[in-house]
Amino acid sequence: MDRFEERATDRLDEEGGFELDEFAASFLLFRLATQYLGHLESSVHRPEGISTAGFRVLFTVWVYDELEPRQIARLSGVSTAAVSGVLTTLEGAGLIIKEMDSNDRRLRRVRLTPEGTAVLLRTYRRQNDLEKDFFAHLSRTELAGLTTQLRSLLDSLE
Amino acid sequence: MDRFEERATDRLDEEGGFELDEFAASFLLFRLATQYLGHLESSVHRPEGISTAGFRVLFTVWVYDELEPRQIARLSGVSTAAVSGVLTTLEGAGLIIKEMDSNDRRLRRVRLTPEGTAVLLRTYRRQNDLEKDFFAHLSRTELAGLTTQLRSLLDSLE
DNA sequence: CAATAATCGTTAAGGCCTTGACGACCAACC
DNA sequence: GGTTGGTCGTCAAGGCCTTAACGATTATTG
Repeated sequence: MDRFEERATDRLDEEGGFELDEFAASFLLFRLATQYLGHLESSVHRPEGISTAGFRVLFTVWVYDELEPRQIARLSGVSTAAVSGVLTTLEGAGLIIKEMDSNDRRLRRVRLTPEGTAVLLRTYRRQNDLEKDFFAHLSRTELAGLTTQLRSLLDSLE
Repeated sequence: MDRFEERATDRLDEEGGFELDEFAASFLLFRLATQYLGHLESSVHRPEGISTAGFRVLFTVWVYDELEPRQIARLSGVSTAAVSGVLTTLEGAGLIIKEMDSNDRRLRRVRLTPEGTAVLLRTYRRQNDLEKDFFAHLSRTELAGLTTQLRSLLDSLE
């Protein structure tokens, strides 16, 4: 526990009425997420010329070959308005294309260009290398346990 | 494992050369963080009239009573430029004050106003309630184990 | 001591996120 | 078959984040 966490715990304890164990877990999750995402963005995504948001969209579309903006939003957990903006950026960079649906003209179908696929694979190779380092000090068993717990927390949010 | 995760794993497996266990853990951490932070912002922070970034700054300053912007940035894991912007917003809302340091005129000292303190405590009460729900299905032992693992991952990032 | 170097906070530019409002479009009902 | 009500994607406003460049101020050093 570093000085900040320690001091925060003391302050909350003085104040009274707080659950300190839950504070610790939430605080650490919050902090780990911030640090991890920042690290990923500055050392993997930006060097490949895309943002973390752009990577998330590219990856999601790559997995399904073709998706509608609404589905990208649902799968990646952001609003459709956010996806709309990111798609504009990715389209400008030539990494994706948006096609019209001939049956329902409200719909768009998003797919990766060959360059988009290349960028995605190159970027995820790097990210996966970083992931290996990040979890390197955990045994296979510990890693599986962590995965199970994360999945369980995620389920309880829905 | 939901359909998206399953399909992503299959695609990566076809492609070859990826560590799938690390993918799963990273993918879930990424997703949990997005969902959890989004949930916190929309059901706790915004209803109290502040942003997640504002909450983070208020909390950090509250723990230390008084801090310089640079220290807030380091403790909360964002750039000093980001802190500068958030402080402007919080100051406009009357939740913090920035004082000059008389010895070194480059420095600012940030403190909470009485209203800032009230907002912070009210907001964290709500957040702590949500944290209790969020971790409710874990036993004390499991929660402690999770905390230990999060702390360990965080250490390996520094 | 003056000139140079380092440090602090802010601003600028480019992107992203949220909610709310909106046009375009489809479906369903009277 | 028109009107009425949903649905899809986009835009607008307000905030936040990053890096880079800047003024202001303090520290160092020849």
